[in-house]
Amino acid sequence: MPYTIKDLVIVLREYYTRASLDITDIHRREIAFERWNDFRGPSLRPVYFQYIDSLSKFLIEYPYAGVYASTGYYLDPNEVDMNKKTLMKTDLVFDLDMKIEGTRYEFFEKMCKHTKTLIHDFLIKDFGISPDKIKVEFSGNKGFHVTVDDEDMRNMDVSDRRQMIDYIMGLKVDKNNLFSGNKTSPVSGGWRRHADNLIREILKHTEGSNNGEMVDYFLEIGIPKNRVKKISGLLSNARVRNAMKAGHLNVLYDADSRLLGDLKNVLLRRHKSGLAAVLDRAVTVSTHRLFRVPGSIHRKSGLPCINLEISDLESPDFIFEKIIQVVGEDPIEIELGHDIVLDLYEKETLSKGTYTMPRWKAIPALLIEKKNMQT
DNA sequence: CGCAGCCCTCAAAATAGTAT
DNA sequence: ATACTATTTTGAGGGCTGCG
Repeated sequence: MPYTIKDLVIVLREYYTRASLDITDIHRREIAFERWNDFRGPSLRPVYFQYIDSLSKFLIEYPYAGVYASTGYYLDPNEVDMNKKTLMKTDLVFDLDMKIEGTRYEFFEKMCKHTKTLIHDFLIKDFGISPDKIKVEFSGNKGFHVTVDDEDMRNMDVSDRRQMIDYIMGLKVDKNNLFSGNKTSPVSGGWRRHADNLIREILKHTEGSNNGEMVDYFLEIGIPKNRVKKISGLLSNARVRNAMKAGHLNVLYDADSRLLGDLKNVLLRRHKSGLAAVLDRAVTVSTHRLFRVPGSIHRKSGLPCINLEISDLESPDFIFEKIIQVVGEDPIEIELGHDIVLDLYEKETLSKGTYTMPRWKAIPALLIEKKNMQT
């Protein structure tokens, strides 16, 4: 007998029987469940589990639509009254989210890029966080989560967290202090380093360009129209280029004091449509968020929320491998009552009918059919 | 030269949006 | 409803250019 959407409970029970859920210090966390008729987040909360095994058993018995754990640690995680609940500390977390356009594979490529930027360019280089303290998760659908596993960071207060995420998102960056060379400040870390990278990129990109090509290039990256001629002229001058290579930007500043401001805007505009566009600021700032539990299934995609290694971000293939490893590829038979589009490596239309497919595809297929029927 | 128009910047204020 | 943010609007101000 093939499984249909009516058998999802059975399929999920099978899944959770084998799954291993991952929550550190579960006895300090608030656990929350999303019911199948919930549409605005989990409604069954707060729930307390002393051990991860008790949560697994509970899920096998009641395979809810979603399972979440608080990023905060509480003295009494199951206390309803927030005053008595007593927040002890909160994981420092980052939530990257983005609408899926194109295939899931392409989505993974983009999100991997952004997550790597966050980890390598900001957490490691700017904040000196050790890579082995950085935990990465794929949330199961649109999001990637990054958690810093460091006790000092867990004790950061809300305003510390705000400062940190604002820094990463490039808010309130002071343009007068961004570029080295216009004053006496040496190149150092932080946004100066990001700014310096832009200078080097521009030099590389305009190497050997004629004036017309430079004008086009500077227009494209967003230098104001009435100054592209000026900066193109400057960059055509070998002496200027050499000075810039050596880190002396006075040559630009002296020619027009606004040029460095223009470059700052280029840098920040680009960042805002890149990493900053996918970072959810509020999640990092808040000390009481819920994160989907790694090992649990996301109801919308049918994919599991999974732990990743930083190196898994090098290719979507690694993420798919992990998904397959977690869910399993033993064949199961399903019967679809409606046509669906399965978007895994690529979009694939399945018309209604019976299929035998690996478990890691079968679960998404059933959940997508269920989702389609609800909308 | 003086003047108008254009393009841009900056900051303040108004408005819109979002999460408890 | 409230607190907090983000976005949009507005207006002052300054440099540049073209024109009479």
